[in-house]
Amino acid sequence: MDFFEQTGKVAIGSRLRMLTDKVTEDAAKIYQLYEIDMQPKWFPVFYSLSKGAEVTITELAKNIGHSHPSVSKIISEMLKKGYVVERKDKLDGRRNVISLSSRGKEIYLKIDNQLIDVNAAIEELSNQTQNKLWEAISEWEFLLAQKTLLRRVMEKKKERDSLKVSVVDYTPAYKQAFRALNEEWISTYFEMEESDYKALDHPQEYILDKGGAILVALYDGEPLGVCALIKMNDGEYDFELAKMAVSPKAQGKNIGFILASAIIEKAKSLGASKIYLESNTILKPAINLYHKLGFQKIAGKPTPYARCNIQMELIIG
Amino acid sequence: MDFFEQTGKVAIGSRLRMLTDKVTEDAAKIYQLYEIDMQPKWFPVFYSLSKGAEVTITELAKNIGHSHPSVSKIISEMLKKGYVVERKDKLDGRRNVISLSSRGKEIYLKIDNQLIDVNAAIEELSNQTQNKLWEAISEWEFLLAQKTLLRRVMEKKKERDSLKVSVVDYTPAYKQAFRALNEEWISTYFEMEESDYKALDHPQEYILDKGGAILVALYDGEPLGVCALIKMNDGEYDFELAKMAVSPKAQGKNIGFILASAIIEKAKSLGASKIYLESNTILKPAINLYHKLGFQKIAGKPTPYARCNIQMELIIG
DNA sequence: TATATTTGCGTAATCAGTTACGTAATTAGT
DNA sequence: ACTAATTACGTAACTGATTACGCAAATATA
Repeated sequence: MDFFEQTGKVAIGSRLRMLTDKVTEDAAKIYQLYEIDMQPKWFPVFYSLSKGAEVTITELAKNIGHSHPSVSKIISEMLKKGYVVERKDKLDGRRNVISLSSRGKEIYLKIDNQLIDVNAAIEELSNQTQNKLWEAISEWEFLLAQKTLLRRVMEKKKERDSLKVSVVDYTPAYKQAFRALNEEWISTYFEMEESDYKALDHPQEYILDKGGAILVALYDGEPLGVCALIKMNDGEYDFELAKMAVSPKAQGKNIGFILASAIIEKAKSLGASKIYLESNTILKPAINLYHKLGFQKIAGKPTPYARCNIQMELIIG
Repeated sequence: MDFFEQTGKVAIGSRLRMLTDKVTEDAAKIYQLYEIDMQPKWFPVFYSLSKGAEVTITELAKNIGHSHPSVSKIISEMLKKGYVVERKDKLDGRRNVISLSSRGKEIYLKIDNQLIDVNAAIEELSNQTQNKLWEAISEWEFLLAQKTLLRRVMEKKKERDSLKVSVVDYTPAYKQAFRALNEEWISTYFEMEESDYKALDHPQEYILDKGGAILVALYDGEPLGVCALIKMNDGEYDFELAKMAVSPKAQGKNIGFILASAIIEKAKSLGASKIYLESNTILKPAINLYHKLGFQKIAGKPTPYARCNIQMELIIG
């Protein structure tokens, strides 16, 4: 298909379907050629039963990788043809135990010759190709089982998005964003508190002038994330990581990670050796992020925030 | 899938379908990830229209390799979303001319990033495989276009069947078969004539004793084909190839070809340099066979058979 | 110029799978 | 021992494709 050479590999799904259709269409004709009254879709079930064992619907489904309703339907069609017999399990009344009837076994013997020829034909076809389809499918199945295509695409997206994210130092131009981004998540999950207003309305006075820092993450020039380092004077910690906020619009763009990494670097450059933070366990993604960055949970410490139920620290190595 | 390693490549259709399903399932989720309100099946149509040209339903269908009703349905869905506009062709009232709406173009721009990521993901996946799926599909498409799977299997069947066919010299044990096989086809297409009875009832006297020969094709020991060489005394031809009959039961087993080839060999071994035959053009498979073996049509010659309307000869080189 | 054939395309039915859902039987948890 | 959860599996509805069919418009043919 010329078309697919144009679209590129994004259309691999469509292309696979077309090939699948072409192959299964011929499969039906091949059964006709051998005068075997059978449908291609029955084959996996037939094959599974050919070993002679009695199997339940669900076992069959698992075996051949179909859903159970699919097998259920196939079995009822095969029953009509008299190729299988069913039997209720006496020990477990839910189970429908299936096996090949003598008629079914007969048919399966007839199929034998066909299998030989089909195999030979495919083998010959395969020998004319550089790239082995069968093995390629096998490899794809394996790789997709390890990591789905969706997951792989998500990673690529994150990678590309990261490139568009830049982190810059706070300037008064971002005062509005600093407040809005924080207020957004705080008022979603909690209530704004006294200490919030102080810091958010006067970042210069309450954070920067006291020796702290604020970083802003820009995506396509738009400020979508903010984070502050607040100077602490308790003798143990140098800074508190606080007022971290990322817009929900920026979900999945890795901004949180980039921003937090940058703020840790900033702390390091300011000579910090220990950073403190407060959060709440209902903010799971945030906690995960802190954990990923090396923060460890610590025991309680007095805090002005009602919403805080977890405290963490990072020792800068 | 372990299952497919057991069944062998006959199940390649099933296996292809499973992979296809897995891939397209993720495709839908990928559109969601990029917050694009679009279905994977629309992609080929979208892509075709993205060049900006106005295209009819049928053109689209040919382009992307779908049936036209499929495209028709896709377009009506895309119309509902406002991604395309349709317009009746003024010069040809049957044609429904489709193009992307501005909304559709917008969406297509949004897709761009996604395409980049998906391509990158597939490329990366592909790099981890020994056998390239994309290229393998391409090769299969090419080879199947040249000769379908059905055709390939038919050839293999013929090959295998040929091995079961043996050709032996006539003995009185085959007298019954010689008559029955010939009567079967003659009375199906024509009427039995005087000369038929003579030869069929007395092969020893009318054929063998006069220096002719009869061969019998056995399939699994059963006589399913017969053919005779009748000595001619007209100075030009050595033998007439006649009384060739193959049971309809033996269709597709290549018996005709094997038998005729054997009888030509026999003629050669009897020192013949020119063979003659009479037939009728309604027996197309027979005429084709003779042609394949090198027989050429010749001009009329007197014949005792009413059913004869074509005469052929083979010059043995 | 009238009639037959071909073409474009929409609708309906079908197909091989799926998910959603309901029911009955079994097993687990307290 | 009784309720809750799980399991087996059948039915129904949906999905993305197909073929079959029919109508109307255009084109070819006599």
